Amino acid sequence: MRKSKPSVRQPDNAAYLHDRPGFLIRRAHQIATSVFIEMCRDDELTPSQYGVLYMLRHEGPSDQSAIARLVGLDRSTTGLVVGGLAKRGLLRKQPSSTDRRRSALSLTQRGHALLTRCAPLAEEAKVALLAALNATERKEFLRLLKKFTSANNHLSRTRVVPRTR
Amino acid sequence: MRKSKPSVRQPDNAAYLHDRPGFLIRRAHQIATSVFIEMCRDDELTPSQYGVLYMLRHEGPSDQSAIARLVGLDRSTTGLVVGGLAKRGLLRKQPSSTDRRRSALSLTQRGHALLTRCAPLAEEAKVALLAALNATERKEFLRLLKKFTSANNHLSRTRVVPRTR
DNA sequence: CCGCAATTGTAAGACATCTGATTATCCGCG
DNA sequence: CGCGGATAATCAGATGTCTTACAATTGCGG
Repeated sequence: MRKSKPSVRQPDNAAYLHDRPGFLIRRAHQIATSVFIEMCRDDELTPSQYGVLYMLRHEGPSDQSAIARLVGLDRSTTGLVVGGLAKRGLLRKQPSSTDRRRSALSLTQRGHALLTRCAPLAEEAKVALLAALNATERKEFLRLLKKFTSANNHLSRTRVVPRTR
Repeated sequence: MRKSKPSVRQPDNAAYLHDRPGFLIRRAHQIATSVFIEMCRDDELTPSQYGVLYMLRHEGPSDQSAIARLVGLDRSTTGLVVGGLAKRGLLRKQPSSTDRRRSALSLTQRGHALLTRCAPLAEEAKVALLAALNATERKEFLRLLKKFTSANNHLSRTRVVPRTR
């Protein structure tokens, strides 16, 4: 009899690539990003920028590292995003008085207003994305995504840290 | 009685952002990318590069646009990825003889070998990613991701087109 | 109190991604 | 046959993202 040990047999077809989790997640990411950017087109706000502003409002004045950990970005990326937002006058970036390594970030009036204006749009984006799934699937999809990201948090170079309390 | 119409009430807390599909998908993407790159560290292969090589093997010699549609990348990105792979000698890029607008892409020996070498690693990456979910969840997760990406394919600027047959 | 490790921010370099503009071709219709 | 619309590739420019390296600072243990 043939030594049929298929072990790690992978079929060589397009569908196979299209079924891989990595591929599907990349596609999902392209889609989610497109929808968000389209929704906030008038304010030219990207998901990362929204995340930073959102966390800044939630946390109150913070430094970049703290925000980075909450949003799940590394320090460099956060620096770029924050820089852009500061240049647009959506947040203030001042050297901290207590620790000169840190920058003290805080929302400006405009930043706060923009965030308020975009919250419903972000909500619409969410609804649009999930429209393809029924109520049960939506719930399960989010649950599994959450489980996936939580359980694999440590596999990402930049982890999300819920706030060093 | 109060006119309690919460309409689009959003709570202002970190957990809320962390529960948004867009955020979770971005995190999932960061994770999946990290794991893949880590797995293929020795060959310095990224997910996109793997996708291009994989589809090229599956489709046989093609032009960039065809590969782009299969992998779900726009033409510019594909051009960059293909350029890098060509520079590394993993694929050949020649002007097409029948249509001089096109580039004729084909795998080289080295490209083929590398693909074969990395297939099991990609498999390991997949297993590592899904290890956090049990068998039922894994299946459901992939099903929902697939449904999500298929149904929302048109919302992405660059769609995946299964092959113009 | 002092030096070294840890922390913060930034710069430089790289890839992934998209958009929009440009160039070269091809192809079908008149 | 020839022109105009479609298609292929590339370029320029932007953001997101990560890594590594570096400068300034802080803070702790001896």
